[in-house]
Amino acid sequence: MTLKELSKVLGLSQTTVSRALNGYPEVSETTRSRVREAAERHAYRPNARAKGLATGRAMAIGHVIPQSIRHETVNPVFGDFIAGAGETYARSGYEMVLAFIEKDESEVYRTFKARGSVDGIVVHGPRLNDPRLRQLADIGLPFVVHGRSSGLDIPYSWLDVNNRSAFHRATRFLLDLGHRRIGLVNGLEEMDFAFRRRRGYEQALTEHGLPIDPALIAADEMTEFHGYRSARAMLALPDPPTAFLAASMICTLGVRRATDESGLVCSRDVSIVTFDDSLSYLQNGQDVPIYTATRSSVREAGRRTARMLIDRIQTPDTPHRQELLEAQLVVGLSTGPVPNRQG
Amino acid sequence: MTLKELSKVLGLSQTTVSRALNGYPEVSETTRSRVREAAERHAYRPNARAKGLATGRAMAIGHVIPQSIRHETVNPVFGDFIAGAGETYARSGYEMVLAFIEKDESEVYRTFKARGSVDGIVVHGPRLNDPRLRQLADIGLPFVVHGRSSGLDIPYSWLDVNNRSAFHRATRFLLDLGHRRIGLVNGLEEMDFAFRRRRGYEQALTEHGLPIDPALIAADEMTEFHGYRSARAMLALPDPPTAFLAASMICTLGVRRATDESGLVCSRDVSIVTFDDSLSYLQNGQDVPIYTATRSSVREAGRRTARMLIDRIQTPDTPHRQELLEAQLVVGLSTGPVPNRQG
DNA sequence: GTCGTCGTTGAAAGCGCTTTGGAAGACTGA
DNA sequence: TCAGTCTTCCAAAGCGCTTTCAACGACGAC
Repeated sequence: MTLKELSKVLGLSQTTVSRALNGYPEVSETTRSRVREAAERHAYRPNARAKGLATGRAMAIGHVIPQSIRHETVNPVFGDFIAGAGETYARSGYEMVLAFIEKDESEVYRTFKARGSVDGIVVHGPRLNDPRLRQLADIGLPFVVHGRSSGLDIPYSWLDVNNRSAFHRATRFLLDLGHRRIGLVNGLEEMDFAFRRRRGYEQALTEHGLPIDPALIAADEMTEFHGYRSARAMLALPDPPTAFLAASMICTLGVRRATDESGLVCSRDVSIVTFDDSLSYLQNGQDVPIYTATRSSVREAGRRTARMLIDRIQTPDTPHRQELLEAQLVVGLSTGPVPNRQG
Repeated sequence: MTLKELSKVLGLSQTTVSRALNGYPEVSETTRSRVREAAERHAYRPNARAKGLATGRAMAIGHVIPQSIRHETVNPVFGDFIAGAGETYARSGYEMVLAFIEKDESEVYRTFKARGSVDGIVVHGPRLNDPRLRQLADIGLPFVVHGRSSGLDIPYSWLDVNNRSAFHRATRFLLDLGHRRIGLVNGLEEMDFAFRRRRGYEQALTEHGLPIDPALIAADEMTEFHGYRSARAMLALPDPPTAFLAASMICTLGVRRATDESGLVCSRDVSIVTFDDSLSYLQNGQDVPIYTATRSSVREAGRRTARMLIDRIQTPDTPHRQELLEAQLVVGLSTGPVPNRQG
């Protein structure tokens, strides 16, 4: 059922039918409802490609997922993020197109733009001084970044968790409990979020007059194994940490495996604080949090990022917007005062 | 840069340029290379919508993700699956469009079909006698199912892991170690894969002449908490299990948390076997598997499912294809002979 | 009665591509 | 020389929609 057929059925012109369905005012209410009713009855759906060709808008938004540097790791938070974004898109009539790529990301952007497949892009996993953002700005494709890019001086829209303050708070929390040797199991520090988290951690230590020990900082892709290996290595140090700060629930599972293996009891012998993205399949306890955590829902971030991008697409000339979400500190069962080693 | 402009630059007609770029034979090699070179130089990319409108093909494939019944759980394996599928799409020039939906899935199918947004669909999470498959067949949209739907008698293409045999093997493995009380921490049994897994488990028990104890079977969404709660409940039974069979790594983490809490040492006091989807961010150990597992890469499944669908779209009249992947049993550190309770 | 205005509808152009149905030129063989 | 092939190219229609421009009737004002 096409517009043409539908208009023939109704004895109207395509123009009028199109106007009636798209809510233009120059159409009488009686014909409009007649048209609406007929469209409903014949299950008419405008062809997306034809509409896109005519309007110049794709009604689609692209998410470009780089195959990560090593291990072809699919970020476990990614599923929740796009689920949130997807909710917003669905409500606004947008489709979500995903591109998994291996090599040249800017090539994909250029192609998206030239082929007109999408109206805008969500940028994932920004790095320090990320070249992609400048490329996107040059290409002229609207975009919003999930995260930020330190060291980049062009204006752009972003939504980020305050990673620095989250890790600052978490570290201070451990310091207040008396911990002085705190292991940081971080993500790859070329990633902006990991860089900021480390800054928060270091800032808290410095404020307490404590030195920064490189042996207590491990950065890698946030897998379970990274958590395990890093924690185990730190626990083998002559002066091992009494607490760990982990960058994700997945990492934390590895840290926990290492501490368990060492026969340490969590919260008594060793404290663990994690960053919790509120993943739907990996909740931090039902009522009482298992782990003390700085928490921020990545799904909600997806919802809001999508909203920002749609707004940008619809009103491109408004100034760039930024949204900084504060993570919430929830105290769980994984932390306790520093153990008395001499005791 | 449009076809029109490019053809003007070259002093050729749109027809010839189009043919040259799309590899039609009626064009001399000299003009073809001239055209190719110019297209490259001007970074010409055909407009996807216009092309789609003219050809009737969208060069896009839809993945419809139902917001799960409860907890709005995003299946953690989903990310790896679509990453695999995405690889295949990228190589074949297809785009991937995702739809997250809350309510009527068949409505989305109909809309996809009517609007022509996609050429085919991958169906996720099939249930027993799933009505969606019949709907899709009626609508006439090519599709391939990741999984199967027991009790459905129409022909369709699918790719599935042999869940029954995987759990049959895993159960038998535990039985061979002397375990007689084996807890099954399953997914929701309205899901076809969970149903089949249970069948494999029960079949192995029955073959050994053992009864099936409903108290040792728990089915729910495959979260960490499900694993924890179910295992804890089973361990509190008068005659607790000496082994667990868990439906995913995520569940297993919960099971492990419960056994740890009970002071049980894994593989000595209690054995755990899991189903391992080879998730990139949650690997089952680096060299030696931590958990004994039946393993099958969901990413590889994504790659192959995508391939099947593309083939189906390109040659719709071929008979339906089915692909049954056998999971591999890997023996890890989480299993051992049944403990001697009296000892 | 005429004119301008308002409210409502339509014809047709155009979005950027593919593809049908020729057509021009080059080349054969008689 | 000419009819009959190929080879190589093109004009134009068409995909299904939006949107510009124009038209038409009704109406009130003069």
